[in-house]
Amino acid sequence: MTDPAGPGGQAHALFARPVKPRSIKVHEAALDATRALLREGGLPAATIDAIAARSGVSKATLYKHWPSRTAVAAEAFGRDMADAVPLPDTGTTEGDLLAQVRLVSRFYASPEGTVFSQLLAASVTDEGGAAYFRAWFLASRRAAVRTLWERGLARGDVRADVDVDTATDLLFGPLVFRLMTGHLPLTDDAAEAVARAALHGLLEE
Amino acid sequence: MTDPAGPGGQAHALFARPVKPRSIKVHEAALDATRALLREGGLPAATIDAIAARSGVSKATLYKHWPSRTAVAAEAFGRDMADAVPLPDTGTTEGDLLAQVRLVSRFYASPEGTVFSQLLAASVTDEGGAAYFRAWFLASRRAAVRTLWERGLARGDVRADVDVDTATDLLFGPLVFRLMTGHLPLTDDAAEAVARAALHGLLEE
Amino acid sequence: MTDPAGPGGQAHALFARPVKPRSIKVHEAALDATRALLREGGLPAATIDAIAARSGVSKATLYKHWPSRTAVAAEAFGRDMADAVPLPDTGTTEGDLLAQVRLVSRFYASPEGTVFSQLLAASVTDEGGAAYFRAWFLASRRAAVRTLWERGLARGDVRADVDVDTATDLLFGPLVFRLMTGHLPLTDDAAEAVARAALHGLLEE
Amino acid sequence: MTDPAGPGGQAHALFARPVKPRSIKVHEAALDATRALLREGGLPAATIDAIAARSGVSKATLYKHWPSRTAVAAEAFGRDMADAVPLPDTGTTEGDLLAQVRLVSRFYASPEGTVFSQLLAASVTDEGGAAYFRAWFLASRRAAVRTLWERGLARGDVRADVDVDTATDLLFGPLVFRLMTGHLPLTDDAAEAVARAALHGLLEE
DNA sequence: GGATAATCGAGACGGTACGTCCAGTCTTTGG
DNA sequence: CCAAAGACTGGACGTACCGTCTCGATTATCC
Repeated sequence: MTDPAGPGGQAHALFARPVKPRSIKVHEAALDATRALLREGGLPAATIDAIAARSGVSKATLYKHWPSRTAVAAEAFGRDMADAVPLPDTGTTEGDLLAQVRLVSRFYASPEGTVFSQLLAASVTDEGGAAYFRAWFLASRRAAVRTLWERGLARGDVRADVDVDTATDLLFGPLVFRLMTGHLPLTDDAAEAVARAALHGLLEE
Repeated sequence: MTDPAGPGGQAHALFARPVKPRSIKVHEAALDATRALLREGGLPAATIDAIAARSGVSKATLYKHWPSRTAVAAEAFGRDMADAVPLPDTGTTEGDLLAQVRLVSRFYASPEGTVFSQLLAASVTDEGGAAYFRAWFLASRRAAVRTLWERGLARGDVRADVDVDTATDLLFGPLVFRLMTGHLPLTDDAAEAVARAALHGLLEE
Repeated sequence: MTDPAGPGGQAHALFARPVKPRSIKVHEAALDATRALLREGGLPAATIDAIAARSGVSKATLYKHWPSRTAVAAEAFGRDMADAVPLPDTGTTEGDLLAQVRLVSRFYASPEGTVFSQLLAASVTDEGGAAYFRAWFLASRRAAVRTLWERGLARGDVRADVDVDTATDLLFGPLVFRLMTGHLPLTDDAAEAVARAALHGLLEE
Repeated sequence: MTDPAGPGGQAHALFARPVKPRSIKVHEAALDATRALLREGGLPAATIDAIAARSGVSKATLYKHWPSRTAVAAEAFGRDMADAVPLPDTGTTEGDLLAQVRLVSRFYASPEGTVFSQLLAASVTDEGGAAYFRAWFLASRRAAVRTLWERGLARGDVRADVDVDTATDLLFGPLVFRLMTGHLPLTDDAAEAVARAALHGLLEE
């Protein structure tokens, strides 16, 4: 109930038994409805009642499959976005990372980015939902960056003494910061400025 | 009513007339109560009803002074934190920035950091509150970094082609990212790793 | 403050001093605004705030002139209706009383009748307002009937052993009953049936 | 939701399905609490919040069962009064009607009569509540008079050309009028005077 | 003719109740 | 036996209006 397995695994309730076809149908129906609601009105529209009404899955059943409404939304959103941002391959490490930052920035600036920020916000006060969000969305994103990073490491282009997590946070944290606070817009130029600064450092050498 | 003035100014209602003492008393009482509630139970505890009950200020009046509960909390929090993080002065630009990142990281990791993340989360779905949060909290924080940054510029230590906003986001965005998602802890070591990476860049020179 | 003088006298506050012209202006302005509000939205529209806003008379002043909003409305309504129903003179006592009942029935069925019922309803939980309603509206209506009744007495047409109050209540109480409960419509036919029954009695002679 | 069924039927929500015991329990609990509140402080005491607090039924549920607080109170009051006024049987039609008027007058003069007037007043500005009041209280009272009236008709004691509704309004309208306006007291003598006048007519024969 | 004191407009304020919304739990019934 | 249906509690929301209050500005009579 509290251990989301993520894309590579299985959602918690599914292990209880050797796969009940009805459970799967129900699970998918709920996610489909949630996806639609997220598209139409963002996270605020994806209330438990709305999901139940639209999917035909009862509220009680929803709570058997997920710990909270945020969790449902996180899983639905994560699936939707699974392959939304393809890995860039520009030939150079710097180009790849720059391209990735630009893509993610555009994603954040899109309607889906709004949902992303709403889910991130909801995760703050809903640890159960946060776990699902990490498992179904963030993990795959970080994995993508890890691939790029390791490609750069193999080429000797990036500092070997920098952790991949640190690198990821440095490249995308600033975008998230802007997205959440709204103090500055998420333009391509801004994304590029941030990426360049991250890649080359803030200090004069 | 919708234009939070921030620390340097006055909250909206106070301009209407040549200062109504009652308004000021009420305003302060509400903020005091809110501060206490935030300390005790974080943002979730600072409901409008609770603020009204504890402060003796009626709900209707609260809504005349602020557009939403997030806004009250943001102003209360901003005042509380006004001078919580003193500017470091280590003698070197790198030392100052490193120290500042470490201080902010510790702040985020503290109970106040939790409130910060809750306010940031609430800002996502409450534009009125977000304005207050920016005006009463974020602005002063960014101003502090700006001071350090300009000090570094004067010394010729930092890249002149990097915007101060970009620099700020790069240094603190990663911390915010970790705070919000909880995917990684906010330790001193992590803060230092992020800061060093930001200062020296991710790429091999 | 609690003793409405009625049409023949003066409202309470006016006695305090040898007539302040401003008081009179204020009084009239409030009543004018209230009349307009009653016409537009009935008693529910005549809130103290609305009266104050429309008349330019402050709320505090309103409460110096009247004990409650119902009282203001009652006085405004009473003045408006002062000469709305002229005394019939058909030549016969029965004709006069029948005509009067018909006129009053039509009045109750009109928009003003709605306001009447609202005032009557408000009087139930507002004794201060009730006094004004009786003084400024009901009294003059009862006086009119008294005139007819005494005319009938002089002619020897009506039972001398029946009190004028009893007669008044008998003729108009049924109409008020219908107006308040809405269980039956207030048509001319119904009014006539009631009046005839009242005049000739329910029992076979 | 808007069609009160009255004593002979069932409140709206109960038809949805073949009897939900929970609904019934909740319904009764709300009515019990309301009855108690009415007894203690009349209609003003029977606020939705108070009913919810005392009965343990949540406000949301109350609004699912009744359209307004007046409706709850009307149903509670109607049940309470269901058999409060037994039908008189004096042997003569005139005696029965006189007795009934006297009983009703005493009822109006009692604390319950105050509640009655408050409900009637509330019905004026609350059509939803009015329907409940008519269905749960007024209807049964009118039915009682109808019985007496028909008894009189069978005996040939009462005018056959007078409608039972007209007769009812004529006998009780005056009492209601006095109750609502308070211009005259509701004594036994007054009741008798009114009843005699109604039975024998106002005009000299 | 200026001082004195009531009177007023403006509107902030506490208080009470409203009616609504949603989360999450629990009960009943049908397949 | 599981799931749909949906009733239910609990708690917060934001609004409306009441009647009281404080504040200055404005008279208008009296000295």
